[in-house]
Amino acid sequence: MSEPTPAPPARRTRIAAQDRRDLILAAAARRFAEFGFEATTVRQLADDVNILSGSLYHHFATKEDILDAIVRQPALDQRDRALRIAALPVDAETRAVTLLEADLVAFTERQEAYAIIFAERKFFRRSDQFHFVTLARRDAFEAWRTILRDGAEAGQFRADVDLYLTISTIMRMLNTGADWYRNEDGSPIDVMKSYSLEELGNFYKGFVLSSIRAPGRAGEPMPQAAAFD
Amino acid sequence: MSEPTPAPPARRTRIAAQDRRDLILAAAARRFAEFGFEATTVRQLADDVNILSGSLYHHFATKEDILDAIVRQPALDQRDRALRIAALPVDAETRAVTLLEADLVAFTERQEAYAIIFAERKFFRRSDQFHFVTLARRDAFEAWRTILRDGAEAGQFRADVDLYLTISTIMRMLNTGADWYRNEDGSPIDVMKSYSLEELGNFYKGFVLSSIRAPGRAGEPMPQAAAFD
DNA sequence: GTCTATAAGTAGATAGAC
DNA sequence: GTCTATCTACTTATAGAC
Repeated sequence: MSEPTPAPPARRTRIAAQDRRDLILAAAARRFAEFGFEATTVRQLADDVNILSGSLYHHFATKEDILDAIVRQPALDQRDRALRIAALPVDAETRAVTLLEADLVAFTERQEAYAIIFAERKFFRRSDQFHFVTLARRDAFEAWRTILRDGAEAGQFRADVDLYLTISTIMRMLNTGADWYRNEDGSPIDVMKSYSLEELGNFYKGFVLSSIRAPGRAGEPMPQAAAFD
Repeated sequence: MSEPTPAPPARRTRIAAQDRRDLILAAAARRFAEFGFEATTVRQLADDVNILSGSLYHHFATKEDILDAIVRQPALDQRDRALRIAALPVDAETRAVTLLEADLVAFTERQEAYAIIFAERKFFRRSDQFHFVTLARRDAFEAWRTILRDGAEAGQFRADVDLYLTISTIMRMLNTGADWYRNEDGSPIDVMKSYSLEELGNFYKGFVLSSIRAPGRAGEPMPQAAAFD
């Protein structure tokens, strides 16, 4: 006769693979964003989640695969956002405001991933595995170009807007701004002022629109962002 | 009797310490700007100037000392420029345009050093040896604050300009812009358009002034930069 | 799923010959 | 002023016990 079924052993210290994997990703995102991908060691990541460095390779085959898991979806999301918003059947200024706001929200909500995507862009550019990041950023750039060109043709924006300078400036402003927003960029303030996402959005929208709007349109109200998904 | 003074031996392969030191600094500036300080190895620097890594330590005591020699003067120069221009006895808008143009020229002429200063700012912030860089950037920020505050009080700039957001945005825009200007930031253009320094200056001045000028001043001519040294 | 143990390579830096 | 040779520490990654 068999014994009565024993109570399941206490497994308080046993952590499921998926949980551990998520913990590793969270630790890696934090360190990659703060110190950079190459400056971070797998031992540090293992220490962060209280395992030894060798055990980390049960969850990921390489250090690059950890980075891949962090940046892939956000990079593709950035491209998709830009393409979909650029194709909306609304006027160009509304699309510009919508895209700016959508990016700002995404950059803030997934600040670490997007800080990494921006900071490691030179690394991505010379990597085959991460070529998709460069391509996604390129598509986002082209979506902005569509919007600005449409706005200039429709008379909403100045006809002499330099597309390349303007877009690269906007993208760098938003990317580095999101990094600053949650990292407090060592900036020279005595009292750390805290901004709401809405304040930030209004600031950036005003900054951009004031420089690209056609003469005489300065006083017009800022358009509401459109729904895009 | 002594021999006639011999002709000095041919020393074509002998390189003076100062020359070698300069070559090392040039190679290091290039690599630090392109790949980052921590991602660059002393062996790479030695290879670049055709010596072995051990010989590099005849010229510099540590890898950090190489970085120090590259960024110290540019960082101090940035602070001095900002402080002197902020104190000029001219109106605030002229000072803003002067400082913007002076920084843009410096960032372009010493692009590698300033790209390093910006890209490694988190490294500098946790280093005692490089604390002076953080302090210099802080002083430059305060100089901008003086200028913008003066302009708002004089009615040249909008009264509701958010000083912190505006200054941090301007500084990030100029810093990353200088990096892009000579590095072609992997940007998504088919035909690489080349900008003159004057075109860049006019773009950035317009971008900034259009967003901070008091309502109704949009059409006024852009002031000429003042002399400051 | 994590451990122990370690391989194979590279990092920054040093000592002393020439 | 550069080389040879090397040290110590640390890197990513692997093999196999538990």
